[in-house]
Amino acid sequence: MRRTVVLYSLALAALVFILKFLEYRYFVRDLSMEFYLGLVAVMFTALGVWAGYKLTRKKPVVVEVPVRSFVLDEGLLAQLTISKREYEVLELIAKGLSNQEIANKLFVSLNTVKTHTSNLFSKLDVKRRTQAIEKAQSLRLLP
Amino acid sequence: MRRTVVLYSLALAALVFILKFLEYRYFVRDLSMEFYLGLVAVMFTALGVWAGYKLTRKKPVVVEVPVRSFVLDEGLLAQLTISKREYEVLELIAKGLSNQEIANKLFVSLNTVKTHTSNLFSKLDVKRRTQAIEKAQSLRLLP
DNA sequence: AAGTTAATCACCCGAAAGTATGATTCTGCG
DNA sequence: CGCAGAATCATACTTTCGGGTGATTAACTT
Repeated sequence: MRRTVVLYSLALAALVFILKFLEYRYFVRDLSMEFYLGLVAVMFTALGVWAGYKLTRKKPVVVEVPVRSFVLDEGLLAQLTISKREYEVLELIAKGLSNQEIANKLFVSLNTVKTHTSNLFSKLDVKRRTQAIEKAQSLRLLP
Repeated sequence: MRRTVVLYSLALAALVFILKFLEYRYFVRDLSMEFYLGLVAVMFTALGVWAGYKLTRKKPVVVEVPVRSFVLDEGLLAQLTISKREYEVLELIAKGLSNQEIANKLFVSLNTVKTHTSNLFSKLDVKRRTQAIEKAQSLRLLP
């Protein structure tokens, strides 16, 4: 960028120098206005193209694309009024944990987990944990 | 591209017109050479930038990427000695069906489905249907 | 201060899932 | 033909799930 500006300025200076040089060297003071204008127009157009190319050129961006891209739709979660805790339970269900194992992992009682799963199922409108997994995946709530 | 060239030409014509107009309208024939040159330089630089931008800009390429490509690894199925029927049951489990629903769909008894699921679980080395889903997906036996 | 939501836990009961064992029928293959 | 593997079904038993109801507490929102 800075380099581009410097080069551009140098080119400008060179142009002025060349013009002046031609003017005084050959005493061709009567070169028509149109000639100068045309010359300048052509040169600066070229310069503009070059500068614009340099300045607007975007560096190629390398994007890592995961095999299974997954972005949780939090809006949908809110729409379904699924709480954080319920979502945690959902994730563990999808990993294949039993209610007891979930209870152990979250340091709550089995009954609490059952309550969460029950509420979760009614919010997802399903009857079984396997249905919950399937539905959550299709709704992009789970990878 | 063609459009760009046309616009560029029009802009050029407009510039000449404006210059001539200024020249004759106000009789300011003595505007310095440097002023014209500067004006022209600035305008054509801008034009050059714009034209270069238009001409070198690449159109974004849209690539269709399948959301979830899935190819069943039949060799792995054979390795695990999972039979066709057992795989059918596995698919239905992953869809969220209960054993009874699977029995109805396959026109067999509930006990038969239970036998299949039991054998399936031991072959997948899991204890629950939710684990079976998770494991089958990670093994690419299921989408 | 009163109301709302989330999170927690309990108890009960029935349904579903899973385990173990054994048996019968069917089918493809050497 | 005979046998192995697959598919079928049964019975009995244990574990896990899921539904319903009710209650308490903490953290908010109004």
